[in-house]
Amino acid sequence: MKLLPKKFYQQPTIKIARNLLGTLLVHDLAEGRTVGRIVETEAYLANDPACHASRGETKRNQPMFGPPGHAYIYFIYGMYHCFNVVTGPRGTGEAVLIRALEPIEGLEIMEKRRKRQKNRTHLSPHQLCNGPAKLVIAMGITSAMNRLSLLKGPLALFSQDSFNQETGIQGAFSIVTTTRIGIQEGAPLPLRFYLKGNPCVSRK
DNA sequence: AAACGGATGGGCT
DNA sequence: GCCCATCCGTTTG
Repeated sequence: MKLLPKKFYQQPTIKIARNLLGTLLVHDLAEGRTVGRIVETEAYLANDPACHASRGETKRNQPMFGPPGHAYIYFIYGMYHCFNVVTGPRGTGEAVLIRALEPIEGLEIMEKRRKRQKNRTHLSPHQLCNGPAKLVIAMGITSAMNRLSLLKGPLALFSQDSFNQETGIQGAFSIVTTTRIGIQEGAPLPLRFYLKGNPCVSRK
């Protein structure tokens, strides 16, 4: 596992959105370590009306105009947060929304965080992080981590050792491109990316 | 299987 | 006052 270098975040936003697929999001808290493999992303570009930053800098979207490789976490629908990786040179206002993870480590912690008081039903692994707000809850991400750098802990991104020690096979995958989910404004652009056939993707 | 509505509160015109 | 990069339980076909 190697930390994604600063250089990684200097690529164009769409490339970052694609290249983030298969990388590992790691979060270390007192409760323990949780790790998820990114399986679904969406790119938000400066010139697109669907992008929070498209109408200029405000108090909320300010992190999007900050340095790339940092977190942009916003509050949505009165109860949830979504997690983005800031991209583009400082001042651009672009980001990549992380929409789904494949749980790798700390599944018990994730399930504990995700279970509601009333919800007695067991959550299978692929249901823990198959949505932008779900993964934020499962990973223990809060608004306190807004603006923080992802190039150092406790919340950071790593490249995966795609080499499987058991089989010797590379963890190859193909990427599906679709329009983004849940947005109203702007043209239906092909800016959503996910790992083909992965059960942890939020929606086909 | 799909459609629907309630939860719940900050952001922005 | 309406919108919202969501989720979940319930209802409907």
